Amino acid sequence: MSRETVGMIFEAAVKVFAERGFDRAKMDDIAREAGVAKGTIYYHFTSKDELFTALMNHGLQKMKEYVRRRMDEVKQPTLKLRGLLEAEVSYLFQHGTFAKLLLAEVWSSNERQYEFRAHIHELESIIREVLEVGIQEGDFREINATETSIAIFGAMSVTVLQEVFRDIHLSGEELANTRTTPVVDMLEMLLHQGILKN
Amino acid sequence: MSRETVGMIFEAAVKVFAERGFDRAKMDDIAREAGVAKGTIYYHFTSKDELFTALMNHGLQKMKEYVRRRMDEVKQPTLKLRGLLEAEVSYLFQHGTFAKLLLAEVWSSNERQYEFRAHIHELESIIREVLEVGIQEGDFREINATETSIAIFGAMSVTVLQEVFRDIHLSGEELANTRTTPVVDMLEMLLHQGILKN
Amino acid sequence: MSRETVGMIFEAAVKVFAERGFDRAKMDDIAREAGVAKGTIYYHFTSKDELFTALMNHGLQKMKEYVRRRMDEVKQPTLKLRGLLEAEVSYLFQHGTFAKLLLAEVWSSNERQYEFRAHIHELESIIREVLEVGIQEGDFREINATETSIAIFGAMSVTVLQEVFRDIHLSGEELANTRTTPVVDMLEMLLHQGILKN
Amino acid sequence: MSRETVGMIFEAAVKVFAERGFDRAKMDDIAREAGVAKGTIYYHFTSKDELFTALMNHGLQKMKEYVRRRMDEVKQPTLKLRGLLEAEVSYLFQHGTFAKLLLAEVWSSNERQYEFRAHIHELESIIREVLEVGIQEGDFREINATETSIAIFGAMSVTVLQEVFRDIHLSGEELANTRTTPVVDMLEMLLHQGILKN
DNA sequence: AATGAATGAGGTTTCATTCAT
DNA sequence: CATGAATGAAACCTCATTCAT
Repeated sequence: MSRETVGMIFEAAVKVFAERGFDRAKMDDIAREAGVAKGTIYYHFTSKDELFTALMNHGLQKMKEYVRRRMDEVKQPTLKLRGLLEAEVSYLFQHGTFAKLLLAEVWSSNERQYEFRAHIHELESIIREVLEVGIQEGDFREINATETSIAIFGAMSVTVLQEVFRDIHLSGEELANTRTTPVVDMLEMLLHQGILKN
Repeated sequence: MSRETVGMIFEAAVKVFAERGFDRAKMDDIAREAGVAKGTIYYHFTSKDELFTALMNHGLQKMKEYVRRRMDEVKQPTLKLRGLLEAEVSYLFQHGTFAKLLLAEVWSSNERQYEFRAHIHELESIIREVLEVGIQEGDFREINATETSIAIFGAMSVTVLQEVFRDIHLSGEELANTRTTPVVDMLEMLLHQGILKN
Repeated sequence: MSRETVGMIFEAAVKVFAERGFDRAKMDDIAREAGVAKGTIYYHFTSKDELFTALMNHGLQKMKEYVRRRMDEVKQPTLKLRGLLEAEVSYLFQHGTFAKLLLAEVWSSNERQYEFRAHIHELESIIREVLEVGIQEGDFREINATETSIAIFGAMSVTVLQEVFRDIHLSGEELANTRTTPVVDMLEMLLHQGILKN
Repeated sequence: MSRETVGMIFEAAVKVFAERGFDRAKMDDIAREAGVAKGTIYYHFTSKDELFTALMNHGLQKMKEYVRRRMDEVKQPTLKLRGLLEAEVSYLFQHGTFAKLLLAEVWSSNERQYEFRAHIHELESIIREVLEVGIQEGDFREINATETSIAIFGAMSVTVLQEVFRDIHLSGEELANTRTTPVVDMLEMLLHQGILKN
């Protein structure tokens, strides 16, 4: 039941890593949470580091797929941008534990993070591509797509995290259902019209 | 020379904490970097945790003072907002190591972070206050000041971090001098007019 | 194909044990080297210890047989002694990995070694018997046969080991072919006439 | 009390390593035997490996000094050789635990042993030098000094080890007092005159 | 005020062995 | 006969903290 076991470990690891962060997470806790012996984790993963990396790569991959799928449903740049935001916000709400890891560990400096930031870069690229198409098609102004995409990613992710921490008692499902639309509305309004009155 | 010693420890601690993150930073390294014995750190600080908290509080206090000072120079909301952004961006660029800590450790979940997030909250509040005044005075639209201020903080901080990591070889001074204006311009344009063309 | 499998395991085990020593040798490595699953080893041997013991007993048995066979070809004590030395030296050269194990593990103190040292004792006894006959027949002086046989065994085995380690790149075959005669000549001269000039 | 502590650890380590061999020796046992906390060992030595290496280097250094001192008392080659044998045999008897380590660990293959065999080489060199002088001065026959010195070292060390294991209940002091002379006599006779009768 | 040797709880990793298939 | 996933006891090592000087 390899498939099964690795799955249990993955789930447990996401939970424990998100609760405690990489360094404070204990392999013991992950093993207990997964309902397997500690040695079993090491049978499937070389080290704590490898487990973490595998985990994040998996999560980011899933997130990217989810986002791309949702975005392909529409073509018009402004709608595409909203779809993108909706997808990312809702995904992060649903996987709040993963979201915490994402922002907490990207900036912690060690070798592992190099590969890690590359993934984040891809998420930003998705935003950038939408912006570029929008600029080309005349929907968006002549902004710097690269820098703007980073700013949008920051605005979105920090906002989501803030809510996750505020409503710590809500499930990911509940958060996603009730908070996605307001947050996306806010971001969209900000991005579309800015804050100036006239 | 208590003043002297505490100062050395502070400087060393900022550096080591920023390089390694809280958990991977060793008291031994801080002591070596500061040129004092390990016991000396414990003579001045109760624990690693207290040292870290003192450090961050100090840094955030300084940042808040710096920001408030710069903001008080102007009254008009849009100018005030630009002054605010300029101040924060330039401060974070100049203290890149501190900036890393700021974003890396806010999200790592443990008791210490309660107090910590409260400080971040204050930074967001500064933004929020500007927004609220602007709304009241009719300069800004009727946006949700609280949520928007968080989004702005996210956009600003993640953008800065991205640049700090990209141009890792540049000194804080250099980064602040060359990158502050472009980044603030980008953010201001985004916030003022949004990205839509007409 | 039990015969086949056990053979593969034996060969792999000699190699891995000799390369790493008993404690550093991993059942995993032996299994991989043998091209079988780890469980298979345990189907044929109760434990790592048993595998090792079986291995050494087998090797020592083979060595003793080889030595006795070569010795029985001659009767005269001095010739017998040379035949004995030639046989042991050539056997150890040819099975350098086994030779390493022999000297490395005899002295490592644990229960298993009781049985093990008994085997070594037998090798020394072969030498002792030759000496005793030689003394009785008036060919050798009235030396202490027991102690002298041990000294001879030590001189022989350490010399061989030294050469095995020195010319680590040579095959057992090559070593046996080129180095046996010189080494035996040296030992024989030492034993026959000693080092004093007149 | 650094001097003191390191000394306690050294003594405990020699004992435990010799009783169990490198791999089976537990840092826990060494700590308990030394009467210090496990961490204390790591405060003074980087790793188990380093502790072991430091230990062996120290022991070999002491042995070499002891041997050289004893040898310098006489000038005539045959007397020098006897002095040398007496010194080595008596040293190994007195430090039986060290002797076990010496022969058990030299042959166990890993990086650390490279440096280790170099030390053994020096011990052999002392013998070789005596042989060379003896040959030059016409006391010894034209033997191969290098190979012969190795054989002598093997004969001597294996004989000593054998006795150490046989009379395991005797103290090093007792062994040295009662067995040194017989063993050296045997070796000397073997080396001087060989075993042939006429 | 400052030191640094000593501590020990706690964490990661290893690996011989088992057992259901 | 053979497999290999799973186990868990045990080992090495780390490091925040203490305390006598």
